[in-house]
Amino acid sequence: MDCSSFLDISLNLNTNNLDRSFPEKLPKKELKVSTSADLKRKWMVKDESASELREELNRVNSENKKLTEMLATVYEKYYALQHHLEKLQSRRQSPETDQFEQPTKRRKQDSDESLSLPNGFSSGKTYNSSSNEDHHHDPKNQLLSCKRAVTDSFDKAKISTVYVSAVCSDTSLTVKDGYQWRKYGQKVTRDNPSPRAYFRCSFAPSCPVKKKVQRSAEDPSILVATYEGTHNHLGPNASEGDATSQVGSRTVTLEMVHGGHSLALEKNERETMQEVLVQQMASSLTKDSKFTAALAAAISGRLMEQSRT
DNA sequence: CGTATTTGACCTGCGC
DNA sequence: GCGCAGGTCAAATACG
Repeated sequence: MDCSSFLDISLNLNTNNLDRSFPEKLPKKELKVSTSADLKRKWMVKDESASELREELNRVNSENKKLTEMLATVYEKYYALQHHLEKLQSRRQSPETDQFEQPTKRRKQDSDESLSLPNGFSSGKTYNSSSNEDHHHDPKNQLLSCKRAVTDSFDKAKISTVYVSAVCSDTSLTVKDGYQWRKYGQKVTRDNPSPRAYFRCSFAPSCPVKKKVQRSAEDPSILVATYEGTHNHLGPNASEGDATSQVGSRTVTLEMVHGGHSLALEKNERETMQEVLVQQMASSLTKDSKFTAALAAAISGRLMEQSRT
């Protein structure tokens, strides 16, 4: 697998050069025309700015098209990687799967990790625990549960498992996913020597999402993050994380980290990822006063143009 | 000084 | 009822 490849999208929506076409910059005196020569000159100026706007619109359109293509490419690569991983997992699953089965009994609670969700989150089971629990807690089979999480996620989206390769020497149980988390506990579990860290979304209590992060017992270089619930606020915080939205600078960056290199294999975030991206872009555009002003200028310019013809 | 993290104590559910 | 294990709380501590 080509895990070292970075997936990096950068949108540079620079609207600075739109300022010149913003109507406020046009001298108001020109609206008071007394002679036909002045009138002609005025319309020439308007035509000029209209054509500039048209050019700008074309430019933005083509940029938009390029970005869409880039996004499609990124998704294509992402799904290819995911497909590849699943292949590897199914190979790994093969005969020795049974030997990893834990002889000890599993507590029923283990399988119902969603039961204690706060803030009115349903205590109902959000995923099929009976078939899932052994894989979920047996590190030897965590990768299998990862695959299972994909299939289960479509109807039980409350819980997802993310596998992130990390530097072994790095003892911090942090999985950068763009959201801000507040650690509220750490525990050593029975079947894994490395401690499990408990995090709540920093938007809590309004956001009920929690995550547990623990190194895989089988492969300490892999961090296993289990997410519970869904965020009820806009995506990744702009100030931190690998998926960032820097509204002020009109730059939206998404990065999927893979180990010292980068790859976060978010399984059931597939659908929400696109949504988050769109939200980020929309957010960064709508919060950009220059962009909205330029857009308004372009639209009003078009309207004026139409009213003339 | 405010905020985040750490960590031991406590709570809860389950199996025996 | 007791013990175990996972999850959470909250006081203490660290950090910027």
